[in-house]
Amino acid sequence: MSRGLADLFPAGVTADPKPTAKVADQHLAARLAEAEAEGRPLRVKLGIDPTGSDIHLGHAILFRKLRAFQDAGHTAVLIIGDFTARIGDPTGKSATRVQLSADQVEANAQTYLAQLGQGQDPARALLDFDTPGRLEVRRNSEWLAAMDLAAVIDLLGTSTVGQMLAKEDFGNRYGSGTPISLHEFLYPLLQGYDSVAIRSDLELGGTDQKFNVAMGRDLQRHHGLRPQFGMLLPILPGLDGVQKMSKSLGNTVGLAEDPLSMYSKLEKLPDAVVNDYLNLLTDLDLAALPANPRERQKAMALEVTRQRHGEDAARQAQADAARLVAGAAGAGAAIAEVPEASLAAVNFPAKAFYLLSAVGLCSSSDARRQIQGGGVRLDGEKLSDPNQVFADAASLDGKVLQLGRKTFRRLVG
RNA sequence: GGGUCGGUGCCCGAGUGGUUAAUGGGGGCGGACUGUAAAUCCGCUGGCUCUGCCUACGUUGGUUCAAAUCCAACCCGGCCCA
Repeated sequence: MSRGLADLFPAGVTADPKPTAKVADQHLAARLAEAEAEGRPLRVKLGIDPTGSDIHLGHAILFRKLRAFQDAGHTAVLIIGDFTARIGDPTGKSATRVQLSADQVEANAQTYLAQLGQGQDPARALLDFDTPGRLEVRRNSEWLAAMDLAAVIDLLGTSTVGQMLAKEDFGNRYGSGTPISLHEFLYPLLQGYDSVAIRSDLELGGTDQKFNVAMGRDLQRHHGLRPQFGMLLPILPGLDGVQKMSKSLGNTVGLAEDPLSMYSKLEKLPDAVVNDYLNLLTDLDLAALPANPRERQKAMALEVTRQRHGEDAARQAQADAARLVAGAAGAGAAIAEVPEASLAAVNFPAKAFYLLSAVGLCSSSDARRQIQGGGVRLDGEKLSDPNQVFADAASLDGKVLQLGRKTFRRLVG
């Protein structure tokens, strides 16, 4: 056992997006009151590793909470883990993380900021980028890159192997004989050191961040600082309804996705987790929603899409989604929002299976199989022969090519 | 450093010289059904404008008419010993 971790954290932490509402923990309440009395905002830390280029709804839970703190007058300290990204938060799944170049990391960071709403309509932005004093964006290479060996050794000296193995992931992997690299032990320490560097009062994270957040407390104490609070938020289940939403599992809805694909994905979310989405991602009153699961699902999909894209686009997406399904049944697909695919790169005459691959829907081999399996339609009509020949682009211009039930491309000549 | 076991397709895991693009399970995709879901049933699941060709069983080289399967070196990992 590490050090009574349970009591380090506010017991009453919930998914409630309003920080003042459910923060039952007296200590945190006290800290909030104290900050209020001193007229000093709390420094609320949230770290992200710029390893990919998409922020998804799973992250949105944390950002919504962070935004709530901003709106309450506190300072959000967003840490871009450009240095820690090179180690990778040990998850047991990813063996060795690819080393990212400085350029890649910076490009990813910029994409993240854009997806969080930097320079965009403040009404739809996830974070408040505009109000002075509400947001600090920091890169942890600022303090980690220059750390010398003596400092690293000091850092390592604050923990024991036993403490590290107390972390569930490390423990499991050690127990099952899965390799653990020594440098992986450094990750929690570095993340924790971020809290020292920015003097955070509070760190937000998913429940899977408990160990790392606790490490921040230990290190702050070690450096004579007042330890931060940890606010651990629930993990959003992915589109499969079982595993957590994660890019590597391919069960995500990205914040940058267009309204139609966002709505379509959400609309067919497994019933079992619809309420989780409503709770964690919206402010809707569950009791006021229709009991019918199908209706709740639609309401959820509409609301989440609305948050990102606005009322009109969300309604349009809902209508289009309905029409697309109808289209699949046979009526011609007459939807404007279908992504377009240029026929410019296609060499005619083109066989059907080649067309699918040339347009980027799937590999040519897969296309052949899909057609044989009855999964490909052109303007609602099922294609049956992979070798069917299309003479020229003009004969396809404007038609909608459909793979399965949810993938559409409007061909443009 | 020594000993030993092991590295197979998205994942797990069979296969120890020849109908092997490689059994099986998971996952994924497609079809039927349905609520656009779940459950169930069926099909598919390396690439290529494909009646054929190419690339695949840690890496490199070797033996052989023929290798994921044999040999060698190397790389990487587990366990035990130091």
